[in-house]
Amino acid sequence: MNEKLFLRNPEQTELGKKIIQHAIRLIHKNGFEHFTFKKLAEDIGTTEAGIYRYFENKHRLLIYLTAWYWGWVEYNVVFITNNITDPVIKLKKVIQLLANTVKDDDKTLHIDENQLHQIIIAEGSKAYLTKHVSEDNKEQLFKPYKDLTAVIAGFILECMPKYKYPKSLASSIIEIAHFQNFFMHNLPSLTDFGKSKDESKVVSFLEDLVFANLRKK
Amino acid sequence: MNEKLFLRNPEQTELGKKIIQHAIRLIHKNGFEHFTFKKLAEDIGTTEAGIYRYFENKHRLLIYLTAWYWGWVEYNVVFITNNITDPVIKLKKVIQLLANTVKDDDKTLHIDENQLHQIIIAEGSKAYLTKHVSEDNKEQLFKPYKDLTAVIAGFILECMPKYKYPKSLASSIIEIAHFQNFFMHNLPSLTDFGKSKDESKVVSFLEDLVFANLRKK
DNA sequence: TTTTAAAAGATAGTAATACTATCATTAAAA
DNA sequence: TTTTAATGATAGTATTACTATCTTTTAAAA
Repeated sequence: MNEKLFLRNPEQTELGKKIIQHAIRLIHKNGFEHFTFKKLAEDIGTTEAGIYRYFENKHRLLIYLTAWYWGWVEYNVVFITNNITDPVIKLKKVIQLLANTVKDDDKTLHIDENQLHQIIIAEGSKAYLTKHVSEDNKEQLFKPYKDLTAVIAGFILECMPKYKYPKSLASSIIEIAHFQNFFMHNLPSLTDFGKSKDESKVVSFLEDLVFANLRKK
Repeated sequence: MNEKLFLRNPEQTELGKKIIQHAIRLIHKNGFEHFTFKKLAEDIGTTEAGIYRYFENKHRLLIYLTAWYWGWVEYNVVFITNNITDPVIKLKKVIQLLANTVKDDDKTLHIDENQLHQIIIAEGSKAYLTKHVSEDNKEQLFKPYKDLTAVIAGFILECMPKYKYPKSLASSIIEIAHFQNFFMHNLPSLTDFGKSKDESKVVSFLEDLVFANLRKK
């Protein structure tokens, strides 16, 4: 993890892990807008000042969570596509991973990956939709997201070496997977899956979209 | 405009129009997070209480701006596709409209459509990315966005009557047009247009994506 | 022209938020 | 055993996000 994502590494202390654990719980429960360091401190049983020793402010904590999440997704992408040679199957696996509910990972006791996934869907874009996005970007805070996009763009180029928009298609796959999920659950008339609320239909939509594009070439 | 979008209709008074005009200016300049009713009141030369008579809070004001914007876009979509019969050309016109810089509309003196367009790109999704999205949706606050999606979904079905995901494709076109523009300017490595920063390439990417999909059927 | 009612202005006040600072205590490493 | 890093406890400030009330202006109905 990039050192600039925090003031003190939360992975290295008990309090740090509690901050992450309870931050995920509270943001998932009340939303990022109603999340404050005071409430977080009360939830943990520490003080506000204690949290500020780890993170400059709640926005930085959100960026940390998104960075952790995208790093974890990239790890999973590499893992599930590891011994697959067919790039089309690789891409399908990626789409399934991005658009499906996440199962809790036992390797990280303090992080509830399923809740974190839902947080990223509903709050993730707020990490970069700010006036200081360029400065944050210079500090490499969004590197895990960009790395994942690059990996997926690589798979797209393997499928279709002459395709002109691999990076844009990659970032679009990631974004569509998330906001179609959000729309399906919250603004259903913006999707074709509002009634069933079936995540596998988001997968079908994305596969259809991506492979129509690739096959054509 | 839906009555529930405001406490007092800003279009009907001088102060109301000034609130909209200066809100656009300030949000565009400082971003939604740093925008407060106090600063807005100072900018206009009125008091905070005056603003609260028009809008419950700044989030409602943002929803109002998005509703106005999507209503305006839908009006333009209907206008530019009015006497076109070929649905493919209609869809292309829509993509161009969504993905290109907006020219200021002389009909609304107090609204800078170009600035508003940039606000919607950077802040628009915050209008619905909240814990109270379902309640807001019940009050029909997102109707203009949903109506526009329905119009575009209609064009998609005209192109390809058997396509299974017209609404999801429509909302995806709208969203992609905006976040690819944002990425191009702020996180360029997530796109293939980072160097040129040429909006017409977003149009090409979207046309490519959509029509590969439609032609296939 | 007067009346009256709606809108705007002026001022005050509150609870919560987003911090910063300081000092004491505890735990672990040298 | 010393020292230093981490945590806890407490206090304080500027800003934000409101609510309330009262007065003045404006504009339309009587």
